Amino acid sequence: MSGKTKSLEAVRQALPGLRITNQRTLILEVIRQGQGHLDADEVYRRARQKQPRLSLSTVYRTLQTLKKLGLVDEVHFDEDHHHYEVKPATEHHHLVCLGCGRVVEFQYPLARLVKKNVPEARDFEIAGSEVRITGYCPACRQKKG
Amino acid sequence: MSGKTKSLEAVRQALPGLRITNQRTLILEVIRQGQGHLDADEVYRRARQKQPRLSLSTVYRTLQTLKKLGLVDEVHFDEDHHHYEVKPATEHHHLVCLGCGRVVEFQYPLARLVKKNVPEARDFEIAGSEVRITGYCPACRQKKG
DNA sequence: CTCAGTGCAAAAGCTTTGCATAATA
DNA sequence: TATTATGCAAAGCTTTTGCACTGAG
Repeated sequence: MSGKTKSLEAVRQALPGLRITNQRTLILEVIRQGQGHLDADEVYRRARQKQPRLSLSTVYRTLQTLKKLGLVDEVHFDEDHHHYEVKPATEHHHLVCLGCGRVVEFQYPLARLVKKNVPEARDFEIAGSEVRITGYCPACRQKKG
Repeated sequence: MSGKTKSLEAVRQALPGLRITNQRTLILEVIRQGQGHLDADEVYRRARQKQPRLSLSTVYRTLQTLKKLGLVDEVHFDEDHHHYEVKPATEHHHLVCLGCGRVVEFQYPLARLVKKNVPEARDFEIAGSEVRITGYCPACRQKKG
């Protein structure tokens, strides 16, 4: 076995009624390979190379399903698009340059810190976290003068 | 003078060419009163009560302008809508419950910490930051069992 | 007087939905 | 076989754009 459907199978055991289809398996696979920087349309395009009859609606519906299941995270790099990534084991966040749009990833154990230092979060069961810091990268700072 | 256009005026001094119009003043005012939880359409509806001829395009264009100027922040509570708030003096972030949707604000000096501890961010000029932590609040943890 | 900003209407995304068909369990 | 999931096409939103007009500087 390939292991690529492992997560889906695990989920199916917990949620009877959910079916493992070729489309779902493929979409999850594509997102995984996409390293977390694909939007819905990009997922669609890549997946269609393997399953030309796949429809965009299925991509959207699957994305919602996977989100609800907690298998996939939705991240916001820019203001207008959603991007998807398989839920990563280590927290990683994003630094977005307002000048050139470049996105730099960085790691930071935010959840732990917040849990420890923020009273409001103490009794929360943290499932995921996303940090988006905007600003100007060194190159764009120069251009701005 | 009312002070409500103070920020815009300050900006105009720095950026010749930018004009202070009634629409911009009003929109900024509405966002300020909205406490940071208004989406574009809501801004439009409220602003129109004072300026019925205001158009939605102007709201969108102004939102973009204000964002670029750094006067307004865009936040993402849920997956599908943008919300706007006047850039707060103190950083505040959001804890979102996946069970009931409740949003709790909390403060945390993230920018400073990241700047200090994350190499990738050292040479970035940080303009804004947003943290969205998802999980389950105490009440919903119980329901989940 | 000039040029940035506006309103209107139309276009362009992106995402969701209804319904008949196909496929999983 | 009983549902769940899919494909297709159409509808629904949100956001952007072109153009002639208005208004701030």
